[in-house]
Amino acid sequence: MLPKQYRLKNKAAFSATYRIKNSFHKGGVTLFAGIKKKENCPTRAGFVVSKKTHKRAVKRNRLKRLMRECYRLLLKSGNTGNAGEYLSLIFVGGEGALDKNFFEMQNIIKKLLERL
RNA sequence: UAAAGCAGCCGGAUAAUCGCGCAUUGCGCUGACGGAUAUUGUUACAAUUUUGUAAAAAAUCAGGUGGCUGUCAAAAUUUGGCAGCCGGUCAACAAUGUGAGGAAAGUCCGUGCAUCCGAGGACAAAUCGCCGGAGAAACUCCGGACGGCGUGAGCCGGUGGAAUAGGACCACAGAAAUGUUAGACUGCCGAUGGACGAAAGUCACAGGCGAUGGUGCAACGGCGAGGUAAGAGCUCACCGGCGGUGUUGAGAAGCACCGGCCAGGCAACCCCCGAUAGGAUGCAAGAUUAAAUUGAAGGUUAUAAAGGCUGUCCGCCGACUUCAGAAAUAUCGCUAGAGAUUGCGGGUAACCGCAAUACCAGACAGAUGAUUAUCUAUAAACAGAACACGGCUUACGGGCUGCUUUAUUUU
RNA sequence: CGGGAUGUAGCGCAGCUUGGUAGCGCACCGUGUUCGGGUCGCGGGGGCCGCAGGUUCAAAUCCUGUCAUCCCGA
Repeated sequence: MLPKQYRLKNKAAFSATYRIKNSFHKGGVTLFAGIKKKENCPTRAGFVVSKKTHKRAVKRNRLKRLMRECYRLLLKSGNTGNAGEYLSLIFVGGEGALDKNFFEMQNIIKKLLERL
C-alpha cells in the first residue's frame, strides 16, 4: 500500500482517467495517464487487475502488490520521470504480467514511466 | 521390511532494510486540520445499444473544543486568558500492540441477525424418511441394525410402504408383461366321456395340462423326490419370500416354531403413511446524519406584516415547514462469540457440565507486502477475510505421530 | 458479495416434461448436371450428448457431486 495521499481512491476519478485515453503498454502492463496538474498536489496512482486476467484472487493480489511495490520504490528514489506532472496514473495488469518476478516488473514500470 | 486401512497434527522459521491496515497513547484542536471539487451525476427531449441536444446547479459544501474547578484581567454579570481534571475529535508524525485459512474456496445445506408481508384454522404445495442418541438447526454428527464390496483392517448405502388404497410405465422380442385364476406359438396327455373296433388299440372330438422349447432384464417361487393319463405346492425334504405366535433386545432387528403359497419390476414416476416448519428477501439486509438541488405534492403564515404582477380586493409569485424524489461521500450495522485455549468431571461416542486464563483482522479502488542472508530438505502445494457461526463438498507439495490389517523374511 | 441460466457433430440449435431409434440447418466428402466453376439434384461420413458416480433391465433424459462458460443486481 502506498501512503494515502498518493492513492487513487474514487470511482469518478478512475473513469475520468480512463476517458483521457492516454495509454502506454509494455510487458503485459498498461499505464493510463490522466490530465496534467493545475495546482501543486501529489500524483495519485491506482492499480487494477481484472478478474478476467486470472480467476484466483491470490494471483491477482500478487500482481497488484508487485506493481505497487515497484512504483513505491521508484517514487521513493525520485526516479519517476515526468510522472509528477500528471494528476493520476492507473496501472492495469494483464495476462502477460502474471509470471513476472520483482526485477522484471521493476524494469517494466520504469520504462513505462520514462515514456510519459 | 513392504503394501494397505483408519484417526490426528503441521501448513516454514530466524534476522536485516524499506512499506501498509486497525486499535490505544502522545503531539495538535477555530481561519488548527482535513475530505470532495477530474463534468461524472440530476432533470427534460430524441433515437435501437449507446450516445446526442438542452436546462439548471458551482465555487461552494459535509465534519471539526465542550463541561467543571481554581486563578488572573476587564467589568459588575458576564466575557476573555492561563492551569488542572473529565470527555470529544480530523489528518500528518511518533511510540506500543496486533494483523488470513485448513480449506478463508464452491455456495450445496442450516441458524442467528435485519427489513417487508401475513388475524386464526383447514386443505394444497414443500422438505425429510432403517433404529436409538447428540445438537440451535441441517442433504449434520455419534453408536447400532440390515444390505453390498474387499483375503483383511475396513469402506459404501436418499434403507418407510408395491399381499390390498389406487393410477401410469415396462421399448424391441415374445403366445402372453400384471389380467374378475395371464396365455396354447412349439407342445404333453387324452385316464374320464364320445366315435370306430371282438380286443389290443386308433381318432385328437368333448376336454385336461402349465411340465418342455424358444423370447426377454424379468414368464408368477428355486431345486430334488414322490405323485399322475399328462401335469401342477397336489404332497414331502432343503432353500428363498410372506404372515402369525413365542422369545432376546430400548428399538431397528435377530433366533425358534407354526401356517397357507393367485405374491414380477419401478415409489431417485404420480401416490399412500409418518414427521417437520409462518412466508419472502439478503449486511449491496437495514438504520442514522446531511448540503446543493428537483416536485402543477401537502400544511402553516393568512381576518397579521414587507415586496412584485395593476390603484384596491381575490388570485398568483414569495417566506417558513412537512413529505416525496435524490448520486457519491460520512457514521452505525462491524465483530465478546450456540467463541478460543487449558484443566477437571460425566458419557462407548457425538457431546455435555464446571473452573481458570487472555481478548485474538475488521478494510471500502479494499491492509497482512518486497528484497537479501542463514537454517532444515532445492521453501516449492492448494489457495486471500468482506455480517457472523455450525456442517457438507471439492483442491492440496511435503513431513510427523498413534493404532490396526495383509504378505514376506528372521529369531 | 448475492441471484440465475447453459454445456449435444467443425459452427448454430432441436430432442430431456412422458427414460428404449440421437435429429435439423450451414459446413465437409463422393457423384450427377456444365466446356469449366457456382447454383441445383442424389448419396454419404462425422457424436463415448462437459466430466464422475448412483437409481433402472436400460440414462442425452431421473438423482447427487463436480468443472467450465455466460447473464443479472451497485
